[in-house]
Amino acid sequence: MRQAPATIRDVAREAAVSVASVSRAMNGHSSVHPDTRARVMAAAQSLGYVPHAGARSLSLSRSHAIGVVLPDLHGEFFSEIVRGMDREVTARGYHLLLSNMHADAELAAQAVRSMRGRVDGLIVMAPQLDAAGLDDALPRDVPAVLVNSHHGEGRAAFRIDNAAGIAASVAHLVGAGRRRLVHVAGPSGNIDAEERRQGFLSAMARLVPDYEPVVIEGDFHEESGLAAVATLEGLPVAYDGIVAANDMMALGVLSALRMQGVAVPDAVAVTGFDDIPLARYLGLTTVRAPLAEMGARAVARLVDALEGGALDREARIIATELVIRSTSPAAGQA
Amino acid sequence: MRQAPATIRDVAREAAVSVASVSRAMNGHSSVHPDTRARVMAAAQSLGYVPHAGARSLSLSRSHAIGVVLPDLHGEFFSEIVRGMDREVTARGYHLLLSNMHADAELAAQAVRSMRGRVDGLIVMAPQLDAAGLDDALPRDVPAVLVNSHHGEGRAAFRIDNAAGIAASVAHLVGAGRRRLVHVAGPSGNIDAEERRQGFLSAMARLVPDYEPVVIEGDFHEESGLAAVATLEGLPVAYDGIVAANDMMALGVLSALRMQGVAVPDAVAVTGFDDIPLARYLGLTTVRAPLAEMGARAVARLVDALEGGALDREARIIATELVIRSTSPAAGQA
DNA sequence: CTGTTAGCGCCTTCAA
DNA sequence: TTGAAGGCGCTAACAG
Repeated sequence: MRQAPATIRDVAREAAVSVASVSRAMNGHSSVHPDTRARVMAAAQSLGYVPHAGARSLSLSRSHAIGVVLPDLHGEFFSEIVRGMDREVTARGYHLLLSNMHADAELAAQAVRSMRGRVDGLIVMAPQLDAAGLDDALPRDVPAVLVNSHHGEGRAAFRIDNAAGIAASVAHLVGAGRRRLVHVAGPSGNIDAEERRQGFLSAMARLVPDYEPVVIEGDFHEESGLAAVATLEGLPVAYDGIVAANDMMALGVLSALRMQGVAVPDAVAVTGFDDIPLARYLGLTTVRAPLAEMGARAVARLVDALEGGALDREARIIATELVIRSTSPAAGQA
Repeated sequence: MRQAPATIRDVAREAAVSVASVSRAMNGHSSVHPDTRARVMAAAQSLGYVPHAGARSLSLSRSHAIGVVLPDLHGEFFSEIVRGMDREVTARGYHLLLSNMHADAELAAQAVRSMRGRVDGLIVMAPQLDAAGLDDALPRDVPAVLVNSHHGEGRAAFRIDNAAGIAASVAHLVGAGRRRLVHVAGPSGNIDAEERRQGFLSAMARLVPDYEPVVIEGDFHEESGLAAVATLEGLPVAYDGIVAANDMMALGVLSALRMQGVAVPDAVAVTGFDDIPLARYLGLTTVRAPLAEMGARAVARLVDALEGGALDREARIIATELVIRSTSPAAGQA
């Protein structure tokens, strides 16, 4: 049988003082007589007293926890962001409360609601929810920062500069003489996928205006990279470069190309996005985003707002970096 | 200015009933008149009322949250386990509260304490803490299940069958005619590392009794795999197989071997442990453990105990699977 | 079926 | 400096 944990009252009795004094002593208030404090600490020690965080939050209206809503921990992408958040949150003395949220807007809203009264603030990653759905899923009374999500105006947010990242890839390939580029896109509805697609299209329009670029649909998974190459086979298009919307699909593309005996990068260059660990190993040219840092910054901004004052409602753009490796020509890079 | 969220009292007033009725209605108790329930629901709806989970837990002495204490989200290993936990916890209607814990025993205890009153149970992953330190870091009044940790008797636990996994690797290599095997070990103090080291030693003692196997110290990171090969160069030992304590080090070993022009697996076979995504891509022979499943099972066991009754205090062993790929001879496998 | 009343464990005025 | 008392928001007896 587990014995009931000591409460502040037990400590008060043991130290022969009031609960108020125990509270003050435990929380390091100044107006406590040294002797009293000592007695309290001794009593707490001997009883193995640990303050009840739940009761404390209720009383203070502060939980020192921040909720994280995300689609799925699968893959490097989100776990890397969460890692950064975790680091920062630990440094700040807060906790992270995780909550999965599937694509459905109603389920998302429910996930958010289930956190009311548990957290002081929210970090939401909902790449597949539209701005409207997001907006009425978010509670009005809890500060929230959006990460990699569709967001209307007036919301604190962080986002990767997808367009610039893809544009850098395109510029790199075009600079190396490639012009007939095709894009393997991510799932429609996903904000990153859409920005990357748009980024590709406008970069092409700018850099290779006389060419009509091809876009093949994918879903961010490796198989769709393989499938994309198969699809291309059936099309009457020649191409000398493939810009995939993420690394996993780029890997699929590479496998397919290798199986067909296509030389990379001589015949066809390939680029990805994310710079997952595999990319480095396989020498994939890709776009890197400082994911962990973005997570840390999101937490920092939220906690600052929680402790300081207001949360400025604006979107912060996270710059990316083109990492040129062996799946693209080592030409005179930008 | 954010307006204060509605409380149960606001709903009661709006619906012209008592708070008790609101509580009963919201929680689906049977003894509530349909009309009353309808009025309550309508009022809650119009006020946008969402129950305050914190207050609820205090009153029920149940938070429906489980705390997860782990070293670091870095790498596939833990994030994969957490992914499994997250899946299960969502299905069960619980939440996951994350907490980092560094190697230091005192900090670990502190991390655990900070969760008191926030969670109903604990899942602790502390591969680098010894049984004693672990034992007095864990609170007496909260059920806990240990995952991949040193554990004394009488503790609910899950652990990967490290010894059997390594033994399978050794048997595989020996079966292919390799006898002069060296082990690149993980950091001492780490439970997985130690079990793998011991597993290697005893498998060798059993299968190649007339040979004195070499063990090189490593730290689970890739660089130490590279360093291990360098160390071997300086030693007067011939070897035809390297059994690394994890995949990252095995990758380091592979790089070093490649740089030296050593043929793999013809001259030297290499095996790892964990089966991270990279392993598949690089064709590394390795030992796979169902990490996500282990995480899910840990949650399931804990929640069952929380809802049902007692937590049986015993260690569950998770079986591993040898995955033979191209860094080891495709001999007549076991 | 419904309202009243105590808490859950802690913090914080308000007096002394 | 200290103690008494009220309240954070909700649930669970206990009466009606």
